[in-house]
Amino acid sequence: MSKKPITMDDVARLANVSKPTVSRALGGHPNVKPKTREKILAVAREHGYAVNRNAKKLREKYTNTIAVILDFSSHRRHRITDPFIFELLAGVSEALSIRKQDLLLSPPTLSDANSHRELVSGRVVDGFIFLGQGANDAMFNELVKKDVPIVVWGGNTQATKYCTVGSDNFLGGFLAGERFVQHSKKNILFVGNTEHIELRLRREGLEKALSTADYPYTLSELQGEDFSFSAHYEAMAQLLKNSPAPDAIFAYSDTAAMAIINALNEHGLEPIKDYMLVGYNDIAQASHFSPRLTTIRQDTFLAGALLVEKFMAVLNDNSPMSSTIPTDLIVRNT
Amino acid sequence: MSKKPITMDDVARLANVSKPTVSRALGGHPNVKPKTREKILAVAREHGYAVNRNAKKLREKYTNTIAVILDFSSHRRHRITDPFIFELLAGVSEALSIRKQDLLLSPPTLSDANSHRELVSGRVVDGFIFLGQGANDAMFNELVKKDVPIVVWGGNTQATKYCTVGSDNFLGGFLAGERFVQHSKKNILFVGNTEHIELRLRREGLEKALSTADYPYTLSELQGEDFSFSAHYEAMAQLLKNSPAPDAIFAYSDTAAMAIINALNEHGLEPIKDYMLVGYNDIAQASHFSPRLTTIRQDTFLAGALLVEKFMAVLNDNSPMSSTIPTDLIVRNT
DNA sequence: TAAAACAATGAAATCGATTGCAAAAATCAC
DNA sequence: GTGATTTTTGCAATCGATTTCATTGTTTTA
Repeated sequence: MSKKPITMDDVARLANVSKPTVSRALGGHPNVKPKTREKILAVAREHGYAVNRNAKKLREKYTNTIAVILDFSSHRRHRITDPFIFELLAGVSEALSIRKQDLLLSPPTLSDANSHRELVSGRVVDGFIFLGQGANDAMFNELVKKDVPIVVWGGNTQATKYCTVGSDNFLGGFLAGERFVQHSKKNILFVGNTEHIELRLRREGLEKALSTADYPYTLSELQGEDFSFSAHYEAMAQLLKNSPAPDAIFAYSDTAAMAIINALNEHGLEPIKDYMLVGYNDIAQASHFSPRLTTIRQDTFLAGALLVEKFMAVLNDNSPMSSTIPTDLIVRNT
Repeated sequence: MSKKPITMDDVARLANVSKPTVSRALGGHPNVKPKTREKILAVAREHGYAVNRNAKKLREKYTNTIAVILDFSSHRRHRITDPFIFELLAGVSEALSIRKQDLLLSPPTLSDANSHRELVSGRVVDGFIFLGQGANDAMFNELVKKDVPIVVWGGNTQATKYCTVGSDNFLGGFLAGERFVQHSKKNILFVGNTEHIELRLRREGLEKALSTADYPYTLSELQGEDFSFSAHYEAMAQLLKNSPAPDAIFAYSDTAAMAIINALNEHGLEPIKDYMLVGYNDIAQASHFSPRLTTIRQDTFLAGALLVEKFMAVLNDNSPMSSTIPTDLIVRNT
């Protein structure tokens, strides 16, 4: 650490060639005599030479680094509770490493478009992958207007100006609703904040399916104060005190579903027998909770791959279409 | 994105000063006339100027970027299942952002010391924070020998040559054992791989506490094939088939604990009545599982802060002592 | 008011790579 | 063996900042 690392000039001297030749040899340029290349590689390896990436990035157009932003803002002052976002992160990380791109995990920069743009004009990163759309629609549109390359995990509508990758939210909602109708559920509860595009779409899908029912039903809505377990637990407990218990629940995440089940549980209600519940995401914990959660699955590795693929397309100025990943209902014990 | 961003030279010209003056004004150097500084800042802001960080890093000694390595290697080909590691990541992320350090989330580089060192000599990062010690003790020692700044989340012994931050594993084990003895548990099961330093220490603590019992007891050990839910579920189910059920269990993580409880559950055993269980980490889910888990708490935000603090000390060549964070038993319904 | 002291600014070198262009070396054709 | 091609190689410019040192401008002091 203390002593200065060896430079390309040093390698050139040691291999009796010039700096540009070393650069070409290491960069895999075709016009280098095989024998020369070998000698250079040998010297480089022997002395543990590594290209100074800052010098390289200064000269080149791309930084090959992509900032990934978790939607911490929804979790401020709370412990991060939803493992789904991290499964997604793992998927993106994997996909980026395959493409030899570095992943800068960005702090929650207070949804400020300018500070994001500075990372790009400061050549820190080539652009952003946002894992979570939250209520930042306006900021995303602003970033696009400023020519900042972004891709967002979330839902999209006609009004969406940026590229998104997400589950087929409408279908997800529809599948849940279909299940409820099949079992003649009448008192349906939608858990989630429909200001989020994704959740609005899910609710629309849910409504579409419910509308096929040939019997009367009610549909109500519940939101937690924030995204924490306890907020949902309490909101549900409160609801059970004041209103008749729903016989079908569609929760926007498995994590929320768990909190809600706890509340139902303490209220003496049993899954299937008293209520039916569909969660969302199929996180690893979903099939190991008791009861095992019925939920909508999203393949996070595929999601990661797709997010990265779209991002690269954005970077190369082909405006890629937004797209969705397969979205399936996984029936378990709720 | 397409058009070239404005440079410091441009700002200098626009503000009618020279480049060095701009550099000093932006860098907060004292020897700049307030009026000049203001004008420069105004021009910079107006044109959305951002310092090219690669040029800056090329010139300066530090990159102000730290690589954080998740112990993906234990999860290869499996979905990431333990939220604890991510709570830890959130803690580190928070601490780094406070110090204005960038976080490079590194891909699982196959426990190869050289590839890690290249990131440092290539001036990509200043060093590493490893979240998870796994069986990489040898590699960590090698990195230290190569003067690569590292800090590791994990346990340490006399033989440990690198700086660690972790829970007080011996104490954690001791607290669990103490509880078991208080309730006169006789057939104790330790779940975890004692090749990991942390888990070895926990087991030692457990043994120490058990040795105070004034009655005979047995202590056995169980490991899953890997870190997944199902591996632990199956290992436990298998054990229950072949041996008498333990009346006390100490699991190395809450996640493993949940899988094990599921197996016990399906075997008709009930917590407290039939067995006592202590998990580890107190992840957000622990208090919302049913039954609510008794576990050993670790404060991940504090952990993050400490990891970063130690890292900075390592970077500045003061060899900081390894240290532990407060470690408490949280009693719930197991 | 001139000399000394200090504050503010600028010229030029530097960090360590990549790349366009020109020169040198190697290969080919006859 | 000579001239025409084609490969390889090297020179020098460039990317965009920071920093040392010298210089100019401004105060202070006697």
